[in-house]
Amino acid sequence: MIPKELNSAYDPKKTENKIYKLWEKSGYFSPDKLPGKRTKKFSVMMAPPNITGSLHMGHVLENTEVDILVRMKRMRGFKTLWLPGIDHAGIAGQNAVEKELRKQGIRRHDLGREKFLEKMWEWKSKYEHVILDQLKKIGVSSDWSRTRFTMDPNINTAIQKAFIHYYKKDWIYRGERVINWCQRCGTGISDLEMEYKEEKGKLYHIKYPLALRPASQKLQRGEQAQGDNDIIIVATTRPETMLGDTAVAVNPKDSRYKNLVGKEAVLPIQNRKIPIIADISIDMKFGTGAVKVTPAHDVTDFEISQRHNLPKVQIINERGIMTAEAGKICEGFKAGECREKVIEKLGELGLLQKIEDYTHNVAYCERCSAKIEPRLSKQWFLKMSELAKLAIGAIKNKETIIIPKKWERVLIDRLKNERDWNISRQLWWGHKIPIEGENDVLDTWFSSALWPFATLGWPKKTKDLKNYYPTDFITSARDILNIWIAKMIFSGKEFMGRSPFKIAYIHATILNKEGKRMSKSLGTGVDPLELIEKYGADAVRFGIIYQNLGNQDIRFNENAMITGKKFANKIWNATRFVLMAQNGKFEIRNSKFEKNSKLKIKNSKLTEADKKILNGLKKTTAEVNNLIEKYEFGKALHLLYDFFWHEYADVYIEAVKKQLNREVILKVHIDLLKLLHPFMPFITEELWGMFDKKGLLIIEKWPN
RNA sequence: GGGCGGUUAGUUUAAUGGUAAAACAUCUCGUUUACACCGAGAAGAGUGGAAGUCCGAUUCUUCCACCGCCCACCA
Repeated sequence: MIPKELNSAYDPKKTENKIYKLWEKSGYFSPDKLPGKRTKKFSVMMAPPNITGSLHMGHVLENTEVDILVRMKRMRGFKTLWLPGIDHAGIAGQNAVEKELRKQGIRRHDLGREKFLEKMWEWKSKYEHVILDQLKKIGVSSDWSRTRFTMDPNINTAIQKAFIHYYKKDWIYRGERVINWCQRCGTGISDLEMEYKEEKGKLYHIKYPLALRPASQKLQRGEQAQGDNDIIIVATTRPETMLGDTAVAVNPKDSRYKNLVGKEAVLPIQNRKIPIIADISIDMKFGTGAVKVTPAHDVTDFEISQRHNLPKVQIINERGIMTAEAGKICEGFKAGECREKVIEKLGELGLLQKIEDYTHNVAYCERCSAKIEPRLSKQWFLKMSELAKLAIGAIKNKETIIIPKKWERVLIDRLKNERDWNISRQLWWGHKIPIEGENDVLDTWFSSALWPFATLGWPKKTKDLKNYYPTDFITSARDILNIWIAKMIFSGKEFMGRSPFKIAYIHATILNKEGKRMSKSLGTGVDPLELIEKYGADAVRFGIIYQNLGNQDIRFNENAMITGKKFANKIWNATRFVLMAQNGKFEIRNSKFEKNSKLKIKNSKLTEADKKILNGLKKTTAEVNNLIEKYEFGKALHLLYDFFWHEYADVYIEAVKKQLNREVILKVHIDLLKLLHPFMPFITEELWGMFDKKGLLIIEKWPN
C-alpha cells in the first residue's frame, strides 16, 4: 500500500523544515556524534558570510558544492567536520549599521565610539541568525555547535598573538603612504573596495613658468607670463591639486624636455619653485608629456616622490577640506569648490592654455559610493616579501593544490608583485590594533587570514586543532584568490608550519541571463530564497549544480531549477512505484535485502532488464564517485539524472511492470537515493524514511 | 594597458581529428501497476569569420571580430 502521506506530487514545503530538524536533532553534523569507528578525517572551513549580507546565488553554489562533498565523505565513513562562521566585515559591517542609524537621523559621531559599538553588537546578534538560517534552508550540513565569529574572544586572542608575532619579527611598520581615502567612511580602503566609473571630465592644460629670471620676475610682479620658451605645460584633471605640487615630471627619454630636466619651474598661485625631474613612469604620449607631481594626493605621484625624495604637501584634509598649505584663496573650502577658484585664478594669470573634454575613470567607494580622494596618511603595514615567498613555496610544492590549475600561475604572479599589506583601517568596528594609544582597527582580512586555525582554537593547542588541521578543502570565488586564499596559506605556513588546506577550489561565477555579473546595486541579482520558495531547496541545488559544467562561468537559467523540481517529482513517484511494487514497507535492515545488497542476487533469476540495470548502476556509481572526487559536481549530477530518468525510470521500471524482481529494484532504488543524497538531500532523506524509519540516510553507507 | 575565458540547434549547455548530443521550448501521437512535473516520436545547428596543418577540423595553429571576467591604471 502506498503510505497516505505519499501524494502524487512532491511538496518540498512539507518536507524541508521537518527533515532539517531531524538532522539537527541527530547531531550528525558534528563529527563527535557520528556513529561507528571513523579513523579517516575530513574537514572544511566555511567561507564566513558577512553579517551584513543576505544569501546570494554565489553562496548557494559555494555551499552546495561543499555540502555535496561533506555529505559524501560523511556517508563514506569519514569523521567529517564542516565548520561554519560569520565575518564582522569591517567597513561593510560598519556601513550597514550607519545606514540604519541614519534613517533615524543619527550619525556615528553623535553616538561616540562606545555607544556605536553597542549598536554594532546588537546588529550582529540579530543578523547572524538571518544568514545562518538561510544557509540551513539550502540544506547546509555544517556543525553549528562550532559556529565561529571573527570577533569571538578566542579569535581576538589569535589576532593579538599573530600581530605581536609579526611585530617582534619587525615585519610590521608604520609608514606614510598615499592611500585611497573615502571621506564619507572616514577611512582608507583597499584597491578592492573601490569601483571605477567612466565619467566625462575636463583635461586642463596649465602653463608652469620656468624659473628663469625674466619669467619668474614678471610673475612675481603679477604680470602675465609669455612666450613658449619659458614655460612648461602640464595636463591635469584635478587642477586644484596643483596647490600641493612639489615637482614636474617628464619621461627621461623625452627629447622635448631633455634640456629642462634638472631645472626648476615656478608653481603658479603658490609661487614656489619646484624641480623638473625625469621619471620612467611618465607616459610621453599622454597630454603634453609633462606631469605635475602631487605626492600627497596621488598614488603614482607619491611613488615618484619616494624615488626622488620630494616633499609631500598635504593640501586636503581627511574631510575633503583644503588646508592652510593650500594657500589663502582656497583654505577652508571643499576641494571640489576650489577647482573653480584655481581655474579662475589661472585664467587671470594667463596660465590656462586650454581645456579639453576628457573621459576617464573616477574611483568611488564600493561601500558608500562616495568619491575617493587619494590622501597621504599614516598607516600600519605588514611586510609581504617573506610571507609571499612562503605562500608561493606552498603552492609550488603542491602542499596546496589550486583547482582549476590555471589559477595557480595567476596567484603566484600576483604574490611575486605583492606590495606590503596596509593592515590598518580608520574604523570603529573591528579588532583594535594592539598597540597602546592606537585608534585604528585591523583590516578585516587580517582575521580572515587566520580563519582555518583560529577557528579551531589556536593559539591554544586544542584537540580540534590537532584533529582537523590542516583541512582538506576550501572553496572561494576567484576574485578573493589573493586577498583571502593567499593570506590563509602564508598565515598557515607561518603559524602552523603547514598550509591550511590540501585543495583550494576556485568555483564558477554566476552570471545573469545576459552574461553579466550579478550585482545587488544594479538589481541584476537573483534572490535564492525566492527560488527556494518557488521550486524547493533540492530543486535550487539541482539547478545550480546542473549548470556547473566545465566552464568557469554559469549563466543563470531558471529552467534548470524547473528541471530540478520535475526531477524531484520523478524521484518521488518512482519511489511510490517501488513501495507499491514491494506491497508495503520493507524493513530493509531486517530483510533479505541487506545480504542481497552485496549483489548476491541469484544470477539465474535475473531477466535481461535486471542484468542491464545492475550493470548500469555499477558503472554509474563508479563514475559518479570518480567525478565527485575530481570536484566535477555538475557532470556527476548529469550522469545521475540521465541514468535515473532514462535508464531506470523510462526503461527498467517499465520492464518491471511485466516481470518484477523485488530485490533488484530495491537495490537499485536505494543506491540511487544514496547517490542522489548529496545533491538533493531533503527529498532523498524523506523518501528513505519511507523504507526504514530506524536510521537516517545522511549516515548510511555510501555505494562504491 | 596586461592576463584569462567564451562564441555549437529558439534558449542553456555537451561532445569528438572522421561531417555534432541533451535538457527546456515547438509540433505530432499516446497514456487504466508511479509520475500530464508523463511516454514515444518529429522538426531544428554543419559548430563567430578568415587562413593554415592534415586524406579529413567543429575539434590543432595563427590572425580577426564580438561578448564577458580578472588585474593594473589613465596625470
